[in-house]
Amino acid sequence: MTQKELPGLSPSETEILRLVWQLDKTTVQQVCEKLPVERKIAYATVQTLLRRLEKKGYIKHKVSGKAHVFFPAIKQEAVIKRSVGDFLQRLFGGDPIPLMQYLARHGKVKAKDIEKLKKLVDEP
Amino acid sequence: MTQKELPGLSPSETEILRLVWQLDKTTVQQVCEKLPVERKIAYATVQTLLRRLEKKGYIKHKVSGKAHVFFPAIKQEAVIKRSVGDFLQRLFGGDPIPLMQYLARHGKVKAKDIEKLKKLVDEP
DNA sequence: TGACAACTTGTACAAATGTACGATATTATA
DNA sequence: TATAATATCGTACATTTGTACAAGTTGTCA
Repeated sequence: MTQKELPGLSPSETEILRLVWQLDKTTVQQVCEKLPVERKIAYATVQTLLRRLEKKGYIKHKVSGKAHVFFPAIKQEAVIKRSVGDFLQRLFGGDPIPLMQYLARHGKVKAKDIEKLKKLVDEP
Repeated sequence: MTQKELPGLSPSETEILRLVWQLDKTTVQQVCEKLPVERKIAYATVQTLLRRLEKKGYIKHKVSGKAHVFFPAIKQEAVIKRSVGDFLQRLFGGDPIPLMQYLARHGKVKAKDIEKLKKLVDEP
C-alpha cells in the first residue's frame, strides 16, 4: 500500500506532533503541559496546531467526555524518514556523513553509543 | 566575541546558503546552475533568497564587474550547530541518539564510516 | 558609440505559519 | 438545577516564505 503524499510539516507542527507520539493519546491540555518551559504557547495555539495536523492527516481524534483525544494516524517512522531526508538535503545536500560527524563531535554522544550503531548498519 | 543573535533560516534559505558555502564565492548565476535538477527555481527567486540571506547577516557581497559576488559571512559550523540543534529539538526532543540510529539504519552509511566516528567522540 | 546582454532593484502577491481572542457548548459540581 | 470550569469552533491577523515580473542600470563588443 503506497503511502499517499502527505503535506509538509511546519516546524511548530513537527514539535507538537512529536509530543503526540510521546503521549500516544493526548488532550490539548496534556500537550500544553508537556511543552518545554522555554516554549510556552497558549492553549488555543496548541489547539490550532493540532487541528492543522489533523487536517493534514497526521493525527486523528475521538471525543471523550468534553475533550478531544488526539492520537497519531501516521507511523512515526514515516515522518522521520521524510523530515530527516528533507533536512539532510537542505543542509548537507543529502549526505548523512557530515551530520553524523557533527553529532559525534558535539552531540553528547558516547563511544558506547557509536559502538551500538554498527549493529544497525546492514552491510553487504 | 559573542555571536549576535541571528534570525532563523527558512528551508529555502538554508538550501541556498549551503550552495554559497559550497561555491565559496559565487554569483546568482552559479548558484542557479548548482541547483539540483529537480529543484529548479527562477534566477530572480534565487536572487531574492540571496538578498534575504544578506539582510539576515549570513552572507555579504562585493561588486565585481556588473555582477554581485556573494560569500559567507558566518561560519558554516555556527549555522550547522543552530540548525541541527533546532531540528533535533523539534523532531526528537533534543536527543541525538535516535537520529543517529535512524541514519545508521537507513542513511546508506557504512560500518567503516561508523568506525571513524568513534575517533571524533571526546571521551573523558 | 550605440545596441545588446547580463545584472540588479523595486515591487508584488498568494500561501503558509505562528499566535490567539471571543463566542459557544458541555460537564461536573455546589 | 444554576453555575463555574473547561473545551471546542470559528475566525482573525500580522509575518514570513516561496516565487517571480518589470523596469532600470551597466559592462562589453561590434
